[in-house]
Amino acid sequence: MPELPEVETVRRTLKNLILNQKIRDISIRYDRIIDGDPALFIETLKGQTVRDIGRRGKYLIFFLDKNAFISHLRMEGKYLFVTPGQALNKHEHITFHLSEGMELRYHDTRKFGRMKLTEADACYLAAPLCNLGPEPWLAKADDIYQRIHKSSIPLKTLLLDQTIIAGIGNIYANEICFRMRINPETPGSRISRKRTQEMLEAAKDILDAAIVQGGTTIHSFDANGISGLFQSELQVHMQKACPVCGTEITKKAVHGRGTYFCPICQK
DNA sequence: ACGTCCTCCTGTTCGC
DNA sequence: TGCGAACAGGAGGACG
Repeated sequence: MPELPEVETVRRTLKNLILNQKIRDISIRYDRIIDGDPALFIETLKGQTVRDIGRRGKYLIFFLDKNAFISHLRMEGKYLFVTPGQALNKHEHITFHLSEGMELRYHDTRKFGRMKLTEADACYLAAPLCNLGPEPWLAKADDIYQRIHKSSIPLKTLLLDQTIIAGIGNIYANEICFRMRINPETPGSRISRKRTQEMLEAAKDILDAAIVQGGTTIHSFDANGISGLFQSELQVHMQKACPVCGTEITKKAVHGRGTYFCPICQK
């Protein structure tokens, strides 16, 4: 499930592959991926050239001449860069036919991903991007503290709230809580200003390290899509034993999300 | 305005 | 063994 580091890795890889290529045409085989009118999506983007690829939180932003489209991979979305001869997989819902003969295909097993057309120069002003909190590296501890210190919601759930900080998903929320040695169910109201600062530092550290891992392992796009090495760095998420004290990791649902923590180290 | 619950999907895992 | 049910999960919408 792509979170900020995976999306950043996809952004960098895709930029190397399709920058300055023109979209000759688009084929859409599953309409619901498109937020809005699929025919308008095709008509508007056809003939425009990819000028940049950006990222905001977990969203990719494809900047074209006049328009942009915002892409969220949700759980399983992947972009594949393939030759037209490559047999079409049943999960490849959208094909961008590019000027240099290659195809960019959007693959999404669960069909949860979404793409939305916008104006290039106003893409940040409308939903969904306008609702996002700051990137972790730009977040100010005081602002975050103001958002969480009166809340009864568990810290781990607050970390998943994209309007507070953008880009953190379930895996990294678990890892951040472990780094802080804090119980993920601790309500926001019990987080001090100092702890908020520590939380931000932990988030930036962990995300930075994950981006480095993703970047070193991605050499190409293939049927397996993007996968990084960050799995080997995980301390609690999907782990059996605590790497610090060896205690069995507790797994339980917090606000409906799979949550992993060490019952001894995380108080 | 805020918190909570439901929905969207399909591959995988689990239980009978 | 086989098959159906439960489960996973990010974001947005409905609802109270």
